[in-house]
Amino acid sequence: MENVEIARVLNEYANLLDIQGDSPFRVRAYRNAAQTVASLSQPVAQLIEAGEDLQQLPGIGSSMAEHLQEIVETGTLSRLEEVRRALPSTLTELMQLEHLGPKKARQLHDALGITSVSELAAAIDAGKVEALPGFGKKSAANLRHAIDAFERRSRRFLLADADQFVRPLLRHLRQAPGIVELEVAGSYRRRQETVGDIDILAVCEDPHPVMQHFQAYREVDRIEMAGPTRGTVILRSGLQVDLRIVPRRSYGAALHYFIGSKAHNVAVRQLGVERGLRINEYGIFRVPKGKKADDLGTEEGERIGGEREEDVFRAVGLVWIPPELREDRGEIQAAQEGRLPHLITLDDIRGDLQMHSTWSDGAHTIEEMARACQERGYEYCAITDHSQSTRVAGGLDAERFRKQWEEIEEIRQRLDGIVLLKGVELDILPDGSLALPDDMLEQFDIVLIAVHSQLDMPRARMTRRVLKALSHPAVDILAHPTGRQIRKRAPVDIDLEEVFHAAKECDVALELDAQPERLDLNDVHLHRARELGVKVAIDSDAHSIEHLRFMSYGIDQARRGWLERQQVVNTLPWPKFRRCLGRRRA
DNA sequence: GCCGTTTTCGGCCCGACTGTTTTCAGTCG
Ligand SMILES: Nc1nc2c(ncn2[C@H]2C[C@H](O)[C@@H](COP(=O)(O)OP(=O)(O)OP(=O)(O)O)O2)c(=O)[nH]1
Ligand SMILES: [Mg+2]
Ligand SMILES: [Mg+2]
Ligand SMILES: [Zn+2]
Repeated sequence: MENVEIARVLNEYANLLDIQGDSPFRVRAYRNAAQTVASLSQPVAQLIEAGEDLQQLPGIGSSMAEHLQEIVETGTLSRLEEVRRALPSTLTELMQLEHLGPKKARQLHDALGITSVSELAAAIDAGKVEALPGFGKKSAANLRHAIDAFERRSRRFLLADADQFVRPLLRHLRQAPGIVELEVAGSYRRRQETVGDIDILAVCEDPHPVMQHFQAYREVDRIEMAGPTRGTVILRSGLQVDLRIVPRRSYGAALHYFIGSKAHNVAVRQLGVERGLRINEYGIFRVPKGKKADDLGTEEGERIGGEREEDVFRAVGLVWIPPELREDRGEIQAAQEGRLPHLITLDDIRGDLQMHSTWSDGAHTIEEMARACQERGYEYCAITDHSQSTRVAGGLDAERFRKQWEEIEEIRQRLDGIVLLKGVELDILPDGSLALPDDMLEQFDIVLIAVHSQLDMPRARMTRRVLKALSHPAVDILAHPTGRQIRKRAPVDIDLEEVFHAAKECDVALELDAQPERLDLNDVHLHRARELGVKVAIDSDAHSIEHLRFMSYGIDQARRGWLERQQVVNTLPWPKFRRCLGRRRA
């Protein structure tokens, strides 16, 4: 039972409770638990087996710990099965529609017997929905549109894909009359690997013309919502954009609000409540004595701050927290205790250790790659074309690698100021041996290994396979350790906890492959690697000089994984990195 | 259902927009 599946059970139960009209706090408890499970670096099953106390996890109490145990043992939750007898699980499908939440789902079920999206579509077309109390012609039409949108399935965007649309959008918005500040917020600003929409904050005195200008953007396909301070549009690309407009005095509070995450906001605002403060997107306010927070205006009470983001943190006894950490995964406690990490930056990177050339499936020559790396300010780079048994086109055999070394040595004569390393991305064969003989491996400057075949191997065998490969003394880096490709290929089934320990033992670095659809290891894994003291290499895995910039997407995830410069081997200046490469063969 | 150097009971973040309402519920951020 994978953690994502456990989280799915908990979320489904939360949704059904919600539809039943159960306590919203109980519903939230199940959603929080699902969130916690989903962002664990180890399988819950493994934690239980190891006798770990699940109640130490945030949002997991005694009941939830029992539920987790039950889900792991039986694959489901008896109380979920019970609720399912009254409410079909397909009802939760309805809640995926825009503008349709638990209350309306319940009403549609009770009044019309609707249990699925297709039944809802039929009921709308038959005019039954608009006749229901609380519904009308407009809401029925909106639902009809939501169904179309649902079926067209505009999923989440890769961060790098979203970037393509954000840049021209920002260029347009900066032209808006009276704009003082413009910031991208939300998951994009927190650099999540995928984003559900683009959230943008604007500061100006007169919001009206800015909102108009926003909606007049030539890429806008549809205006979803348009109020005085917030608007939502859908672009032709299918990307949703939310714009929020506030006055200058609220800039910091609004930025904090809009960057999120939701869980982080809730936790920070809760700290405010404990101090008699109300934190919203307009500022931080002292709640007047004898007044209920409910019946206050949005800016009522003594203003403590709000113009700068630091105001929010300072008001609740925290130092400023970098957006990439704002997931309520321990950053608030760390900020309280003054032990936030000093996060790695792109400037810390001194070299790139995985890239491909025209010798295998790359688009540029070795020399072009090396010079492009030099232009990026690197001190070293490694050409790591594929070994032959790789299913990737054009893998090299021993003979070709020897030829390639000759060329590299020749190019070295012409290069000045960058060290060009002879590398390889070497297959880990199904039995855990490596695809080139030892006498050959010794002659590379750097050896990356990776699984490229038999990806569906069962967990125990895959783990043994990789562990055996890690123990080979020529190996420097385990490349893209899980093999996942976002929305394309699931990660291999492997016990990463064992891999981490072995990597540490063997002094092998684990890769963060920075290709936008790989980002492998991911942020959660990187955080665990940091905890265990495992070294990381952040590599672009570039197949052309343009791809060298993928490094920044790797840095994003490294930051989300709390990594500091010291954990990342390719932040070392060349003399130190050279010693590090020599360490195991010496 | 979770949680606690203010609490083991009684809190649980806070606000914008829409559609339908005759004063606000529902949904979403
Ligand atoms: N205080 C508070 N803030 C919220 C809530 N929901 C959303 N926000 C804030 C934090 C979010 O990061 C921000 C943008 O909302 P989104 O729904 O776009 O979420 P986000 O961008 O984090 O993720 P996404 O990739 O869009 O799904 O608004 C909430 O319930 N309470
Ligand atoms: Mg968003
Ligand atoms: Mg949004
Ligand atoms: Zn590979």
